Amino acid sequence: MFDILLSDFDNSEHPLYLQIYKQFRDQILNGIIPSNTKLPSIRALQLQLNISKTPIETAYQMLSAEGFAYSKPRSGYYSVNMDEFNPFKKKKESNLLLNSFQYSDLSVEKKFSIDFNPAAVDKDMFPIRTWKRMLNNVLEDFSQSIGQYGDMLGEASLRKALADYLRNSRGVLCSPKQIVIGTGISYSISLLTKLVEGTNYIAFEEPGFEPVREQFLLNGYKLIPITVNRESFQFKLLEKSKAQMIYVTPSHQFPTGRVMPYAERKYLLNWADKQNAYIIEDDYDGEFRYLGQPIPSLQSIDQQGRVIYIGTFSKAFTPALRMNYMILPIEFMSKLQKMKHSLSCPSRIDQWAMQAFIEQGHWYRHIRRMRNKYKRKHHKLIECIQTVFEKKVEITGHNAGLHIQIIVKTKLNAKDLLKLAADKGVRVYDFHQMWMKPNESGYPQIYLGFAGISESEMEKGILLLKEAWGSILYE
Amino acid sequence: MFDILLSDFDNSEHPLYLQIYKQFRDQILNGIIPSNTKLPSIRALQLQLNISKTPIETAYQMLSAEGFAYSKPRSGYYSVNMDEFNPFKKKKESNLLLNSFQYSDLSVEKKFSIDFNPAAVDKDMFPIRTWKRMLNNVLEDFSQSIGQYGDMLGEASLRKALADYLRNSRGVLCSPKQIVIGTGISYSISLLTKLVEGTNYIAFEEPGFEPVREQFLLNGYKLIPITVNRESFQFKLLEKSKAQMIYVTPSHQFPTGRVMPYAERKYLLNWADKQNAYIIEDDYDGEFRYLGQPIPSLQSIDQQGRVIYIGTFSKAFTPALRMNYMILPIEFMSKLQKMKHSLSCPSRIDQWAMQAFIEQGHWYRHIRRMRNKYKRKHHKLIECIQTVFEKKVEITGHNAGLHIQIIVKTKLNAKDLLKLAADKGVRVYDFHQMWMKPNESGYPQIYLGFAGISESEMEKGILLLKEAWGSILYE
DNA sequence: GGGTATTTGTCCGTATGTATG
DNA sequence: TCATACATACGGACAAATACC
Repeated sequence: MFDILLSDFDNSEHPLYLQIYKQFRDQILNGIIPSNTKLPSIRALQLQLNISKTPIETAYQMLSAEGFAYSKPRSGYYSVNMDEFNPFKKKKESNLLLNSFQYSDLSVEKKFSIDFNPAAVDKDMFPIRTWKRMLNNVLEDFSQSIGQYGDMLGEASLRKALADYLRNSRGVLCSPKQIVIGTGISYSISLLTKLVEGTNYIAFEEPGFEPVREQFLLNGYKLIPITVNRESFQFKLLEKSKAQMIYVTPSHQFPTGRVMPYAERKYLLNWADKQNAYIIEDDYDGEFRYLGQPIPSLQSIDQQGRVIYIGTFSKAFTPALRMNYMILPIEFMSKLQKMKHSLSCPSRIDQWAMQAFIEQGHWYRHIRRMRNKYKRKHHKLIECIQTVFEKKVEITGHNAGLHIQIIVKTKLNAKDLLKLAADKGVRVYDFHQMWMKPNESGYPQIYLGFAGISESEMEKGILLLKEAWGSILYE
Repeated sequence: MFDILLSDFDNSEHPLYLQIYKQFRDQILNGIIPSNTKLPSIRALQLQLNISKTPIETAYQMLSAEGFAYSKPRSGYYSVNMDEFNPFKKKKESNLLLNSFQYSDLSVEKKFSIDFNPAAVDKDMFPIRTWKRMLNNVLEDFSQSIGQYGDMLGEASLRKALADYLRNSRGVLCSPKQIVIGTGISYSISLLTKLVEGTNYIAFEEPGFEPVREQFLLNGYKLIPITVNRESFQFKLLEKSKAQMIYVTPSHQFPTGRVMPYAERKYLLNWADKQNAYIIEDDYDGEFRYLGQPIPSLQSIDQQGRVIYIGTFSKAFTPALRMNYMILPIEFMSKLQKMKHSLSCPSRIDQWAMQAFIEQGHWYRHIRRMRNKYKRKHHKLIECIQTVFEKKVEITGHNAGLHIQIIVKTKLNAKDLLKLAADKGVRVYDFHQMWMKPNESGYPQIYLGFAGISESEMEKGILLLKEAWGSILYE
């Protein structure tokens, strides 16, 4: 009955046990061997095939482990029931897809010779040497802990180092307990929506940071747009609304660049206090102010624990690391502890390295270097634009941050301007996606990030922009 | 009126502009300077203080940027209204909290001298030297990209390397496009719930992996428990249910260790096909089978694109890296592309390093080394238990994976057993949290992970367990 | 129906060519 | 280069299940 095994046998290079395994598996799958049929005993097969028992034994064990057969000890191996199956066809599309795979990033980035990307940072400033040293050291020093999952809220030692840094340098008072290390703003927001109960309305800056807005939508929130422009923040809209939470970027509103005045900060805190609402303070580029000290953050003024503060390493260090942190009011801690197992946070190795980086004072020094560098770039960019465009564009929102907003005096719209710039190989941004309801009135607003490009590129870029737009500008 | 400025001035080391800024700010905040009052002109102050214009100008700009004052061009600077405020008090609790902060992980772990933690992996096997080399190399080679956010679905090059590896070694056919790199199973599940529309019922193994269950609950899903025991998987429950999705761990069911037979796999796929349902295949320790080849994964048998495959680097490499991946059916890709900006994924640096690690063949070799090491440990543990306990405990679910289940023949319950073991300094696990409805009938089931401890610790641990439990065991 | 011989799965020590470090 | 480890294959020992008398 099982003579079939003697066919295409032995002349291949495949190990015996695999050949045996496969032949039985296929025959069971194809119904050639009916269900619950006793397979030849190991020794019977041994004689028939004239080999040792071991390959047969191994094959049978595999069949059994994988559910094609079962063993009755001291009785025999039996096939299992799998009549209707007809498996092991290969999928069609896969190979096609493999070939058509696009290396999406590269192909897009290549098209522009100069990219005023507001999300990029200065690659030459990244402290490769120091960071390498940190990584190498922690891999040695923490090798005992590398086999285990760490605290899902973030390594205790990093949270401690961060709390110290925030207290000393940013005036933010918090316990390491309140800090949650995360993998990015989206992660933090997503986590937040799980922590806050019964809040379904979120007030959101208009325009505002779209990825965060999307995250709230994805988590079932309804948005209440609060208009932000150069002069004001529409509190009226907030008061009238059902919002129990608001997302703001006070230190440098994204994208307009507006700095929220102290009075408005106090107002917001009062509102949150009265309504028992929460304020999410996204201090994404709070490290970068070019005029004196940073403004006191909402978190540091807050007395009532209504502020959730979010900071990041993406701007001051590198976005490649994807590490950020969130400071939560104490009342969240117990709930957070309960759900800590369903969190995910960055590599422990990176966290240890960052801890060492901060503790050894590198972080503090790095920030100072970055601030100076960006201050120069910032100044240079504004100077460039003013020299080249004179009064034909207006620069706004430039007290801080890593990008500026310009208002271009033309009758064209932002999209047209982008296209003209792209034709010259320059990428600038209109951030239309930051608006819930795009507002086309007035002159178009264009955004330029200056962190990611060099001063010479910047100069070239602005000159190219002048070429691109020169003829369509008003005086 | 503003002579106050002349007080405590000049004898400090603080920069002039900050001293000026602070004095005005405080006076405005405290109401000493009423609202809408004209501040001294820049030149007037210059004369009064006998310094240059610059510090005063800077201070005024800061005050203006931060909303303490506003400028009327060609008229002067004016204070703003902020009567009622009394800020800059420090919060009370913070310092207390700082001191009481517990280094939670360490304090817990210290209590046990031997920990059969199923989540740990062998720390000595981590290829420190090679990984260092990878990190150092990519920090040099990719330094041009370090200033930018990468693809939020994961670096294209890593996804390519992974697809190649999966095809060659695991029989999993997929395009790099379908792969999403993530920061852990919770992240992947959370992402998944956002991708799948209209699915509110999820069938879940009972017992099953609790963190994932929690993640579904957090995302608003209702659970349908599907009982799993040594013999069977209760498909009847599945058929009757409204489930449109099911989460399974076929290669080594968590926690029972059961390997899902081929027939059941086909059944599941048929069910999913008929119901248009999705199967989430969590192949968390699929690399570790100790008998021949791995069983074909659901993903590789599936013809209809109903399987979502999730794999991880946490078991075979290190949980400290927190990197995993998910293979999605093609139909999800367009939706995924749309929400890619609200994702978060692991450090690009780690992704590049992992790509190099795979491409240079280290990954393949590493897996083999790990498999062998764990095979030996696995064998050793089972041998130990059998020698020490003879027939008093029964070992089940041990064809694969990094932990085993034992059934202890006693009238005590699992909790008691854990406590007795803990008294001897040994940590074992009852995984009660893996059950939705704890089932106390029958002998208690205890789980031992063997990946994280050495063979000698293992031996000691089992002997200590014998001491702890010896007197309460049945024959 | 009970004893005995045989069959059978299981476990183990060993040999050999090859790959790894 | 060489020692080692590993995958694969071999055959013996054992004890439980089965068949036979």
